[in-house]
Amino acid sequence: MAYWLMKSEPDEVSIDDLEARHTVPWFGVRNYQARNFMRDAMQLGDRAFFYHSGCAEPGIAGICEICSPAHPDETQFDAASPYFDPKSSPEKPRWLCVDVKFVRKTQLLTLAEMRGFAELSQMQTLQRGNRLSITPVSPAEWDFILERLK
DNA sequence: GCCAACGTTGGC
DNA sequence: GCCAACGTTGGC
Repeated sequence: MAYWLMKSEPDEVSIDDLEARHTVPWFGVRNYQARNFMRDAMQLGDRAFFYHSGCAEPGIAGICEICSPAHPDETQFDAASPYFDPKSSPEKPRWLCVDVKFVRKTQLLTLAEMRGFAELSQMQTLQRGNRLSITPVSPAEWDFILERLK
Protein backbone atom coordinates (compact mmCIF):
# COMPACT_ATOMS: atom_id res chain seq x y z
CA MET A 1 0.00 0.00 0.00
CA ALA A 2 1.46 3.28 -1.10
CA TYR A 3 0.36 6.88 -1.34
CA TRP A 4 0.54 9.31 -4.24
CA LEU A 5 -0.18 12.82 -5.34
CA MET A 6 -1.69 13.10 -8.81
CA LYS A 7 -2.04 16.40 -10.64
CA SER A 8 -4.91 17.19 -12.94
CA GLU A 9 -5.92 20.40 -14.58
CA PRO A 10 -9.47 21.00 -13.34
CA ASP A 11 -10.42 22.40 -16.75
CA GLU A 12 -9.80 18.90 -18.06
CA VAL A 13 -10.76 16.64 -15.14
CA SER A 14 -11.67 18.15 -11.79
CA ILE A 15 -12.57 16.44 -8.53
CA ASP A 16 -16.19 17.28 -9.34
CA ASP A 17 -15.86 15.49 -12.67
CA LEU A 18 -14.44 12.46 -10.90
CA GLU A 19 -17.27 12.51 -8.39
CA ALA A 20 -19.81 12.65 -11.19
CA ARG A 21 -18.16 9.89 -13.21
CA HIS A 22 -17.09 7.76 -10.22
CA THR A 23 -14.04 6.50 -12.06
CA VAL A 24 -11.83 7.91 -14.79
CA PRO A 25 -8.72 6.74 -16.65
CA TRP A 26 -5.71 8.87 -15.76
CA PHE A 27 -4.97 9.67 -19.39
CA GLY A 28 -2.48 12.13 -20.77
CA VAL A 29 0.67 11.28 -18.83
CA ARG A 30 3.58 11.76 -21.27
CA ASN A 31 6.51 11.56 -18.94
CA TYR A 32 8.41 8.32 -18.46
CA GLN A 33 8.98 8.69 -14.75
CA ALA A 34 5.30 9.26 -14.08
CA ARG A 35 4.38 6.43 -16.44
CA ASN A 36 6.76 4.08 -14.64
CA PHE A 37 5.18 4.92 -11.30
CA MET A 38 1.85 3.77 -12.72
CA ARG A 39 3.34 0.71 -14.38
CA ASP A 40 5.75 -0.49 -11.70
CA ALA A 41 4.87 0.96 -8.34
CA MET A 42 1.15 1.55 -8.08
CA GLN A 43 -1.04 -1.15 -6.61
CA LEU A 44 -4.76 -1.64 -6.55
CA GLY A 45 -6.14 0.12 -3.51
CA ASP A 46 -3.36 2.71 -3.30
CA ARG A 47 -4.73 6.11 -2.41
CA ALA A 48 -3.83 9.45 -3.93
CA PHE A 49 -4.40 13.10 -3.27
CA PHE A 50 -6.23 14.59 -6.23
CA TYR A 51 -4.38 17.83 -6.92
CA HIS A 52 -5.64 20.67 -9.08
CA SER A 53 -2.84 22.26 -11.10
CA GLY A 54 -2.57 24.91 -13.77
CA CYS A 55 -5.45 26.88 -12.30
CA ALA A 56 -6.10 29.97 -10.20
CA GLU A 57 -5.90 28.10 -6.89
CA PRO A 58 -3.66 25.05 -7.10
CA GLY A 59 -3.92 22.52 -4.28
CA ILE A 60 -5.34 19.25 -3.00
CA ALA A 61 -9.03 19.02 -3.79
CA GLY A 62 -9.87 15.46 -2.83
CA ILE A 63 -8.87 11.83 -2.52
CA CYS A 64 -9.04 9.02 -5.04
CA GLU A 65 -8.07 5.36 -5.17
CA ILE A 66 -6.20 3.36 -7.79
CA CYS A 67 -8.73 0.87 -9.14
CA SER A 68 -7.07 -0.76 -12.17
CA PRO A 69 -3.69 -2.02 -13.24
CA ALA A 70 -1.81 0.06 -15.78
CA HIS A 71 -3.25 -0.28 -19.26
CA PRO A 72 -2.64 1.52 -22.57
CA ASP A 73 -3.78 5.14 -22.61
CA GLU A 74 -6.22 5.25 -25.54
CA THR A 75 -5.61 8.93 -26.24
CA GLN A 76 -2.16 8.13 -27.65
CA PHE A 77 -3.81 6.41 -30.65
CA ASP A 78 -6.31 9.17 -31.34
CA ALA A 79 -5.03 11.55 -34.01
CA ALA A 80 -7.59 14.12 -32.90
CA SER A 81 -6.36 14.12 -29.31
CA PRO A 82 -3.78 16.57 -28.01
CA TYR A 83 -2.18 13.50 -26.42
CA PHE A 84 -1.77 11.70 -29.74
CA ASP A 85 1.64 10.08 -30.14
CA PRO A 86 2.46 9.10 -33.72
CA LYS A 87 5.37 7.00 -32.51
CA SER A 88 3.12 4.76 -30.49
CA SER A 89 0.96 1.90 -31.77
CA PRO A 90 -1.63 -0.45 -30.26
CA GLU A 91 0.85 -3.29 -30.85
CA LYS A 92 3.53 -1.45 -28.95
CA PRO A 93 1.90 1.15 -26.75
CA ARG A 94 4.25 3.65 -25.22
CA TRP A 95 1.93 5.32 -22.71
CA LEU A 96 -0.07 3.78 -19.92
CA CYS A 97 -2.66 4.90 -17.45
CA VAL A 98 -4.43 3.56 -14.41
CA ASP A 99 -8.07 4.09 -13.54
CA VAL A 100 -8.88 5.98 -10.38
CA LYS A 101 -12.11 6.05 -8.45
CA PHE A 102 -13.64 8.80 -6.39
CA VAL A 103 -13.17 8.53 -2.63
CA ARG A 104 -14.08 11.97 -1.38
CA LYS A 105 -13.91 15.64 -2.02
CA THR A 106 -12.17 17.87 0.51
CA GLN A 107 -11.97 21.52 1.19
CA LEU A 108 -9.11 22.81 -0.92
CA LEU A 109 -5.72 22.61 0.79
CA THR A 110 -3.83 25.16 -1.24
CA LEU A 111 -0.28 24.89 -2.43
CA ALA A 112 0.52 28.00 -0.41
CA GLU A 113 -0.81 26.32 2.74
CA MET A 114 1.16 23.17 2.02
CA ARG A 115 4.34 25.21 1.67
CA GLY A 116 3.67 26.67 5.09
CA PHE A 117 4.05 23.34 6.90
CA ALA A 118 7.59 22.45 7.93
CA GLU A 119 6.42 18.82 8.13
CA LEU A 120 5.93 18.87 4.35
CA SER A 121 9.21 20.53 3.42
CA GLN A 122 10.58 17.28 1.99
CA MET A 123 7.49 16.43 -0.01
CA GLN A 124 8.53 15.66 -3.57
CA THR A 125 5.89 17.73 -5.28
CA LEU A 126 6.96 20.78 -3.27
CA GLN A 127 10.61 20.56 -4.25
CA ARG A 128 12.03 23.30 -6.39
CA GLY A 129 11.71 22.62 -10.08
CA ASN A 130 9.52 19.57 -9.64
CA ARG A 131 7.22 19.09 -12.58
CA LEU A 132 6.18 15.47 -12.23
CA SER A 133 2.43 15.01 -12.44
CA ILE A 134 2.56 11.88 -10.27
CA THR A 135 4.73 11.77 -7.16
CA PRO A 136 4.94 9.43 -4.18
CA VAL A 137 3.79 10.67 -0.79
CA SER A 138 5.32 9.23 2.38
CA PRO A 139 3.02 7.70 5.00
CA ALA A 140 3.99 10.50 7.41
CA GLU A 141 3.16 13.16 4.82
CA TRP A 142 -0.08 11.39 3.98
CA ASP A 143 -1.20 11.24 7.62
CA PHE A 144 -0.15 14.81 8.27
CA ILE A 145 -2.14 16.14 5.33
CA LEU A 146 -5.11 13.87 5.97
CA GLU A 147 -5.48 15.28 9.48
CA ARG A 148 -5.69 18.75 8.03
CA LEU A 149 -8.15 18.03 5.24
CA LYS A 150 -11.72 19.03 5.93
C1' DG B 1 27.44 9.61 -25.82
C1' DC B 2 27.42 14.70 -25.76
C1' DC B 3 24.94 18.74 -25.74
C1' DA B 4 22.39 22.68 -27.87
C1' DA B 5 17.92 23.69 -29.12
C1' DC B 6 13.46 23.29 -28.26
C1' DG B 7 9.07 22.12 -25.88
C1' DT B 8 6.38 21.62 -21.70
C1' DT B 9 4.94 22.26 -16.96
C1' DG B 10 3.04 25.01 -13.76
C1' DG B 11 3.32 28.74 -10.32
C1' DC B 12 2.99 33.48 -10.15
C1' DG C 1 2.17 36.53 -20.20
C1' DC C 2 6.54 35.49 -17.99
C1' DC C 3 9.99 32.50 -16.81
C1' DA C 4 12.55 28.80 -14.10
C1' DA C 5 13.28 24.19 -14.39
C1' DC C 6 13.77 20.19 -16.63
C1' DG C 7 12.71 16.48 -20.20
C1' DT C 8 13.24 15.20 -25.05
C1' DT C 9 15.09 15.35 -29.59
C1' DG C 10 18.38 14.95 -32.95
C1' DG C 11 22.80 16.27 -35.13
C1' DC C 12 27.39 15.19 -34.73
